[in-house]
Amino acid sequence: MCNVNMTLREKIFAIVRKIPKGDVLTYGEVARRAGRPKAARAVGAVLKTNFDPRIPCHRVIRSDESLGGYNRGINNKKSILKKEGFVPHTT
DNA sequence: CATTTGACGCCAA
DNA sequence: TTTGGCGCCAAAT
Repeated sequence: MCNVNMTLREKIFAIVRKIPKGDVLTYGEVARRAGRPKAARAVGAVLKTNFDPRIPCHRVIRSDESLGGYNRGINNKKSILKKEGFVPHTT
């Protein structure tokens, strides 16, 4: 695979872009798939700079099930996830 | 080029 | 269980 010359940022975009509808990943999970399990913060930093609607960055949440943040409006992220069918911790 | 900031995650108290 | 602090990484200043 050509991932060897891919920078973490591109890997993150590739991974987040593959997240199927209705499913969500945590920042730590994305970082882990990118090859940097401790780069959870970096994932947020990269997603924050991403303004491409082709990247469903709204499907990336915190490990605590918290939504985290969203460069298009946290409220919008919440609505989208709800629409996608994501359910935060079903007691 | 050096320092600070922040869409995080995990451990200790 | 909740709060505080440390470590890690990329982007912004």
